Amino acid sequence: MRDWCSALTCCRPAPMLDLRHVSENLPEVKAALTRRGFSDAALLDRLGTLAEERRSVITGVEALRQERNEASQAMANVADKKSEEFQTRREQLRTLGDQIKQGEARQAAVETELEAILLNLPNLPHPGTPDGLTENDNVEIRVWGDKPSFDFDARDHVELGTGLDILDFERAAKISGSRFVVLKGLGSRLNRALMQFMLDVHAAEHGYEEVWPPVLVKDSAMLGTGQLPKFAKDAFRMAKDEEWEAEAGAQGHDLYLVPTAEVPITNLHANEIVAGADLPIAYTGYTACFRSEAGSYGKDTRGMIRVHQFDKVELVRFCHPDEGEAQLDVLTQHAQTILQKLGLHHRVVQLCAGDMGFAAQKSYDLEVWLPAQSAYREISSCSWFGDFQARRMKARFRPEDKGKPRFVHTLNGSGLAIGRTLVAILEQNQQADGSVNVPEALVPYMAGIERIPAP
RNA sequence: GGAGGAGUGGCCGAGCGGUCGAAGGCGGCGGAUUUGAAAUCCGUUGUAGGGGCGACUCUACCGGGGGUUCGAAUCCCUCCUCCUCCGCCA
Repeated sequence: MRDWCSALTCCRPAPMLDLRHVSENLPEVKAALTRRGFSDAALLDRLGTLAEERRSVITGVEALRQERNEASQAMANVADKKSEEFQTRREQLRTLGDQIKQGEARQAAVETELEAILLNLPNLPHPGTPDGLTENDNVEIRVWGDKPSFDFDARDHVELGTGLDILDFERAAKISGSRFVVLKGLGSRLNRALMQFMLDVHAAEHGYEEVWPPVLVKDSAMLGTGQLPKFAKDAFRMAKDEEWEAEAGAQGHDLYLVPTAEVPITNLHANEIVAGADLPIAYTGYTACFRSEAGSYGKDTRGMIRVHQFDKVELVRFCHPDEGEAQLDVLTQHAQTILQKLGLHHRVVQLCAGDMGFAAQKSYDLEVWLPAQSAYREISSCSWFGDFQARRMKARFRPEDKGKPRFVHTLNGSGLAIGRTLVAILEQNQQADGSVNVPEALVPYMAGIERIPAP
């Protein structure tokens, strides 16, 4: 609770799901949330009760305020402010003021509880999102390329990278602990080439505006995209030095290391009203990403598949509500283009309702083939959030035909996760002698180097 | 880190504790003029939450929060943000 309330006071976010929509369509909302495995019916009933109370409290308070306003007006027009009548009236109005304060306090309490509930409800799955609760229910949409075949036993990226002396897990552990990696030599170079390549393709060929955002963000930004309040444990937060703050009389914001560039880039338009004619807006940006991986103990402990710090190029789009679904296809294709240009075998799956992220209403994952694991692994997740994020961060547009501001729709996707792309290149392009071929598209970014040679 | 200054509607910018949702300008929209456009003139133009079938009406919002007061954009406290100068620093 305390984690995000300061954000509430500094950016005044609207609740995520529309209160009116939820409270007036409780059965439908319950059904939709059940589809993604959320089935706390009691919580939703509580929300309904609170919504009703909120309405009656507001009506009451506003009537009292109207009375006060009218009385104050009359007071202003009294010529003799010292008259006994004026003094008496003043006493009466003082009581009225106290009643208003009581009503306001009740309203605040009700709204605080409502907000807490709403902020913790996930987005409703889009009708186009298939049923299912786990990744086993995801739907394969299309497959690109063929599985590479080897006439030797395929090595995994750890063996390959260590052998080539381009990945160093032991020294990373010495410096930073488990789940970190040091890239060396051509490994570092390859990482840098991938970042450059991806940004170039998206900026020059796909029309995205390139941005380089901060990687430390306020809690209000994390709240806007949906990482907070529910998933605070997944992010790294800057330690606040209470002693120092007391001494300096300062009280800074909580700052979080971004788990994805989605957070700073999507929040670029928080609390803004953009011109409808400017939509769609598209940004691409690189950031390092930081994740605590709380709760994933024992999962992917080997190698750089799941690490605390990794690099990623992100795609973010803002669009008109009518275009959201089509924009998701566009964005997904943009991400897929990178894998195609790199010649990496992969597939596209649509996530079922239960496997989607908290804020998403429809998602596609790009899964790249890892021969050593003999499995497809997520390398990009492309999602359409409807107005879920926009509502939380108050990102709106003014329709071209005049009219009231409306919430934009937001989308994002990895374009791509650089670390996992590097893993896929090592594993899919490995040669019998342990060397690795550099994808043709990357050669210009590698100063002409076509192969990472075996030692 | 030290010393100052400032935060008002889409933007700029006025505003004696009551008649201020807030002058004026820009921008936007509608209209007049024009072959059309520019220019000019007239009008109009915030967001959100309640109530009413509805024309409509009420309430809140002048960076956030709190306080004083019958009454706060205006007074007090506090926090945040931005700017200027000095210092330090990649």
